[in-house]
Amino acid sequence: MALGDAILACLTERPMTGYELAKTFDASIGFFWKADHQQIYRELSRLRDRGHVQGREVVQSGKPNKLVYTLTPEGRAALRHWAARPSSPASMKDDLLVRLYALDSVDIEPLRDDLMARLEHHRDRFARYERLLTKRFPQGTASAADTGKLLLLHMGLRHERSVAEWCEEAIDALSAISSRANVLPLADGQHDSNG
Amino acid sequence: MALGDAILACLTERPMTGYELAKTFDASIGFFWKADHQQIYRELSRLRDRGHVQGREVVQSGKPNKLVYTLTPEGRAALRHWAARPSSPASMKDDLLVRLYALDSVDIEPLRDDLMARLEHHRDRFARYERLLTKRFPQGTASAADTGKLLLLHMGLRHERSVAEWCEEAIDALSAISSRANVLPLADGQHDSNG
DNA sequence: CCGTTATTTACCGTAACGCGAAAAAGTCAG
DNA sequence: CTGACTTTTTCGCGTTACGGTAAATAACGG
Repeated sequence: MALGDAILACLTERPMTGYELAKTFDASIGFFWKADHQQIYRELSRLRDRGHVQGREVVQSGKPNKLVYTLTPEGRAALRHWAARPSSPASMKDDLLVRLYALDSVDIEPLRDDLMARLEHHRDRFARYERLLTKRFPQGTASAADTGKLLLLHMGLRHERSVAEWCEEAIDALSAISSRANVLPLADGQHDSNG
Repeated sequence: MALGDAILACLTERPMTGYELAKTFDASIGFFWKADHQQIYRELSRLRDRGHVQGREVVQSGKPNKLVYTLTPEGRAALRHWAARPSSPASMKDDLLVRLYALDSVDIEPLRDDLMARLEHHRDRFARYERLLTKRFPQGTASAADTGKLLLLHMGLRHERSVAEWCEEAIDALSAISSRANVLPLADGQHDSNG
């Protein structure tokens, strides 16, 4: 159960409703941990059953009542305890890499499109992180409490830049294959095989 | 179902038994996709049910008979079809990042230990990839069929180097926090004890 | 006889993911 | 007023994945 702990981590900032948590998992912490609202609500009720969070109903007029979840002392302790265990590096599990692994058995055109979409995605992310950095850490430094968030941003920046650069390299390499394939007489016709 | 496709991707190289696949998932493709032997055998029988792979029993003396799985034309087509679909970038889902997110609510000592273990891990990986590179691609170039594998190695090298550097930075930052905490009279002192 | 390597399979549990849907009460555009 | 969208929570079904424990078979090495 790591999603539960990610939720606890979010709730260390401030009490939140499931709805707000879902939005947080779409933005800050969601940059490295995806979860939709269903997962979050389900996990929240499990956490409540365990006594790690406590829900207070807040009556609202004009909107449905909301359940504001607060970290309990038990939840806080559970988070600390979980965080003290050694972690194991997660594997990437990226479809794209599997496709590259079997490059000679798949079509390169859609793969190149995919890589170009990735490139854009990682560039966007990079720009977003840069904006976040100058906004939240204009001096480039952080208090002790915010050091973790700064480190996460640095990690994100490194990662996005590195992957974006790699995407460019990969696109070039695939383009080279395509042009090679168009030039070399490989197919059944000896020449003049216009595809 | 992406594990299934990863298996199909492995089988494009050559027919293999579940046992060999498990070893492959411990080495080359396993660098970015973990799967133990149980998952693989289960997935293999599912793939066989779908007609994507075909198992031939090879009688052995001295060892249990083995089932050599071969990609069927349907399996090959399924792989191509799957590889032509656009992929979505996978999220990292790393416990360590969650812990950094909640840095002010967890103990830093075990986190630092964790980071140091990571640093070592990523350095090992980097060295391993370098060895693989010079062994499999001494010229630094690859044929069209091997371009994907070369790209994967480059990706791995970039990634490991980048993460290792980041680990160093993170360790330094955490050490700075520790020393700050040891110097400033926060604990038993009366001021600024926001708990 | 025990442990190891090679090889496959079984059962059980649960975490995670995803789809599709719905309720209930407001706001805002057409 | 209708229809669409926001806010907020919940339910139910199914699949994929992951994890542990373990067993059966058969050789070889000590």
